[in-house]
Amino acid sequence: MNPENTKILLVDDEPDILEFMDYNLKKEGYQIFLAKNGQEALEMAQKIKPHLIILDIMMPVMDGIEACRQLRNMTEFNNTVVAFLTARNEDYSQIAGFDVGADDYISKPIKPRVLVSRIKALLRRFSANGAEEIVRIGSLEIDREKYSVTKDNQELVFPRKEFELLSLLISKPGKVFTRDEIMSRVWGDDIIVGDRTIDVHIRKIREKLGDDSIKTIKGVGYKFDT
Amino acid sequence: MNPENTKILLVDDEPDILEFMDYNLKKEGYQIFLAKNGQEALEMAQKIKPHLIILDIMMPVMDGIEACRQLRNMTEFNNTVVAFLTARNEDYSQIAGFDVGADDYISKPIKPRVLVSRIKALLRRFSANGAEEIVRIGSLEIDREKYSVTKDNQELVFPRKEFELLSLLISKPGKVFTRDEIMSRVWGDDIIVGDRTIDVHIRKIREKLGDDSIKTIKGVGYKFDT
DNA sequence: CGGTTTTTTAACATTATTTTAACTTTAAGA
DNA sequence: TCTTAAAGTTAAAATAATGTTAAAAAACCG
Repeated sequence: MNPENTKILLVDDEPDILEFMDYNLKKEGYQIFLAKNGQEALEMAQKIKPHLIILDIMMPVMDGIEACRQLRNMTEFNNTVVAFLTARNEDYSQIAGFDVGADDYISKPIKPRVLVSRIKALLRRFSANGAEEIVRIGSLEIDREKYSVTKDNQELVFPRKEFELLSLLISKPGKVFTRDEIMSRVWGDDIIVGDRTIDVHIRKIREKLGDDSIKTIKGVGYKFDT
Repeated sequence: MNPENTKILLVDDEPDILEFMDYNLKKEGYQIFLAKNGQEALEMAQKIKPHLIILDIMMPVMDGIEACRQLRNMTEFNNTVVAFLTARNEDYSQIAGFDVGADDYISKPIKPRVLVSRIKALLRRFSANGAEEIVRIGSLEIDREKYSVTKDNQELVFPRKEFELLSLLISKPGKVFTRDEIMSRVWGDDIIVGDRTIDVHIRKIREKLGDDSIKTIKGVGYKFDT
């Protein structure tokens, strides 16, 4: 993909480092967004849907590991690349032990040229494999990358939340997803919405699909099943 | 698994934090146990065999990391989930360095809702992988993940309580489950329902299965046997 | 900004599930 | 074989969970 269409979210609490990375990556043509802690990073990520997130590990408010975990829990960031930024003498292998789903580590300080080539390599590595994002079930076809759903060759329009919810259910056909699970994976752990929100979304999805492939298991949750 | 059957051991030397977590998790129906240092935690863990232990890192007498290490050395806690509780600004590289086999960590301060959903996610994550979700007995197949029961390739519908009851009996074919046991494991310890409730559910299950695989042991309980 | 779409809420309706209660039957031991 | 506690049966009542709607609130977009 072109740098021009590639969004990178940089997260660090030290303005100098942010500025350094910002400057060097913008020069390459990437779209750069900044956040100064994990909290901000999550909010911004929801908005801009970056392709790559570079997270400092130690930050106030919410550290990088925590932010990464939360990202990894949400379906919409399934194919976002996440890299940690670490001080050179930190012991990464141990940090990695926490296994929160980071794709790479970048140590600082780092020289501009090295930074840029690492970023390029990272994006290359993950755009190659992530390509197959299309799931087909019966006459239903959903493409996570294009955010599109097709039924009987007819394109259906699903806004974000509906799409995420449908996408989650379809990710494991037959499995019952509890309301808690759905909440946490579509809305995230921090967001509080009322009881009926999920139902309303389910209703809209059902309406568009025009069938009964989404089953209610009362007292448990919902599942996609044909 | 139901919250009612899930034991959580909370370990912290600050009474306020214990109380906070205790209150919020009890509200969800979990069985909560408390300890105020690593020493106590180990003793209590041996007694109650919790499913999840939340350990503060810094405590007098025995800190969380030491406690975790000892737990990990005992086979009986192989599938106990252990999470660390850390202050938000603590240095993870150090904590991580200890690599004593924690499954997760939770930063404080934490909001009640977030705490609860984190706990749920944790339990889900670790119960899903280990346990075989499909049980087959004769022509009967029950799938906890799909919440479905199939007999002779015919799908039968079991509402929640019936499903859980059947599922319990089938979890150990031949074993007699007393009414008390059934009550406590399907309904939970602090819910009081009348005497005939279990019978009615048993009746419905028998009706749907259409056989006599559920045997009554008068004065004792029920068992599933073919 | 101002219009448009998406998301959430809140009130209410509907339904499936769970429980109760009254009554009957069964089985085990005196 | 009686007695009695325990379990079975049934239908109706109670409850909880979900469905539905329209409208308010947010987010989005030029």
